[in-house]
Amino acid sequence: MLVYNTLTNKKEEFKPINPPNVSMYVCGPTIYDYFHIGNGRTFVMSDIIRRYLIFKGYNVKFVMNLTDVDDKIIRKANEEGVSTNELTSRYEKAFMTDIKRFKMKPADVYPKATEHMHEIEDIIEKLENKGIAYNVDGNVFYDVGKFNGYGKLSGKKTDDLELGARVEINDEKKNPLDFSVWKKSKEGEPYWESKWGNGRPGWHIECSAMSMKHLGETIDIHAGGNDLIFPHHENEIAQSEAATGRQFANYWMHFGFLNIDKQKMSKSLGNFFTARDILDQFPAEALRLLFVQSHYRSPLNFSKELIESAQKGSDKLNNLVRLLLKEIDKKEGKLVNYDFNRQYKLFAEAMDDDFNTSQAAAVIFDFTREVNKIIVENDNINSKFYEEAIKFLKDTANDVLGIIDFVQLENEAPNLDEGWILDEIEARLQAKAEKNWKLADEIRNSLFEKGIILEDSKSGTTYKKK
RNA sequence: GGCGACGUGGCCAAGUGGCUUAAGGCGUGGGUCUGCAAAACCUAUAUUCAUCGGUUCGAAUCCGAUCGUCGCCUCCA
Repeated sequence: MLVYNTLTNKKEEFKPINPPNVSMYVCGPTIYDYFHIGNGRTFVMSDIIRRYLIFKGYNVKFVMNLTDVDDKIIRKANEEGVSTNELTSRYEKAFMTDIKRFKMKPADVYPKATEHMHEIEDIIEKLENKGIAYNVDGNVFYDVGKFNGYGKLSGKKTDDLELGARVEINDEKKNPLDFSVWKKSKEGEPYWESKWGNGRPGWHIECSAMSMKHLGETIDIHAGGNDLIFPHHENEIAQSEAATGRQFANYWMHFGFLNIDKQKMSKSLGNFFTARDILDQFPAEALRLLFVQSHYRSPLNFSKELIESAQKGSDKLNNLVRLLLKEIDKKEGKLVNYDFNRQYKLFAEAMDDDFNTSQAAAVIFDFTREVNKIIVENDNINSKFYEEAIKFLKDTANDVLGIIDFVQLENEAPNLDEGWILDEIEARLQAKAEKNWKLADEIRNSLFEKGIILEDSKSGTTYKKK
């Protein structure tokens, strides 16, 4: 299996430290607002990577942190006149709700910065003892000049960075590139007591601390959005590796942005849709298919039209599953020759190549066409075929990609009295037998208005929810 | 100013030296089935991969130039 590693800018053979275990850390949200659909893409794609590793037989420990101390949180809490705790617990709940709606598998741990103050202090102390961090009147900074590998992830040279006009001016820093690991608290800000005085951790240090605490000093995969490469992940590496003397993460994976009109979707630009807003309008499977159909590292231009087109694709998949579930009870029938193993192989080949989900989706769609064709062309098929087809779709499209939800399809039933619908269908069949097309169409239309779609087929009339 | 990514059909998008004179999804035209529809299937939709040069027996795929788009260098998934 090949994985693209930002550290080397190459696809590399994936070799976990301690197989079959895999440790994976994904930078999660700052819980001060609803997350937007661009964040959603990162979360969903990291979910798919995790699920594929599980599919491959790995035992994955998946950690996603929640940042619950930071300037934005403090600012927003002040604006609303609530405590930071109140604010973060509100958006933590919202986050949990939204990722569940996105059909994400829950992480093994959702660590929070505020719950890891001791671990954070320990790292800062180590850095200070090694002379890499320095304390200026209660503000502790990381001395970038003391770490040789600085810039190895982002490919930036410290000299070039200094030339850039955009580094923060701060007289307390020895070097403008130095960053805070501990911030002294100002009046009215939440604080934690420490040997440097009352303050709070810098942003980057929390991820170092939580990754090490829950997964170890060196982990297999560390992932996040493209914009975290610099400075966030660069700084995490600097802190962690300076503190432990060991490699922090073996594989760094970064997700491409979701764009709006070719521009990065971001809170600061204001060109975003919240995930929950989009999830109110479209099923999670359609959104996941949209993400799956492009590569995780490429930018993806987002528009309603694109989700609608993904939803059509998703409908096609769902139609096949409904058909399979309906037919599966027909035990007798002829055996059909179909090479399911080949499909698994094609699927795995695609995913093994740096999670080529677009190719994997193509495998699923090819499969869908072939199975539909077999069902159309053969009258009486042994249920073994249906079972295997269902198993394949469950293993791949449902369990790995999450673009089909079998549980939902198995349990779906119109929220109406089923017997009544069957009576209507019977009445329509009667009308059809009498060639009373007007009545037959009226019945179909009236059911349609109630959200029931009728479909005639060789084996009779079936219905589904709109 | 420094660094990096990208430009493939009407739209989205995979492919990154010969298997591919380019997957898959959506759309569109034609057809099968049907009373009609829906669903499904069949079929047609790029001699061409931003442009121009070069390397090679062979390039969408490698190299160079040009044009264009975007990102990072500040909080950001």
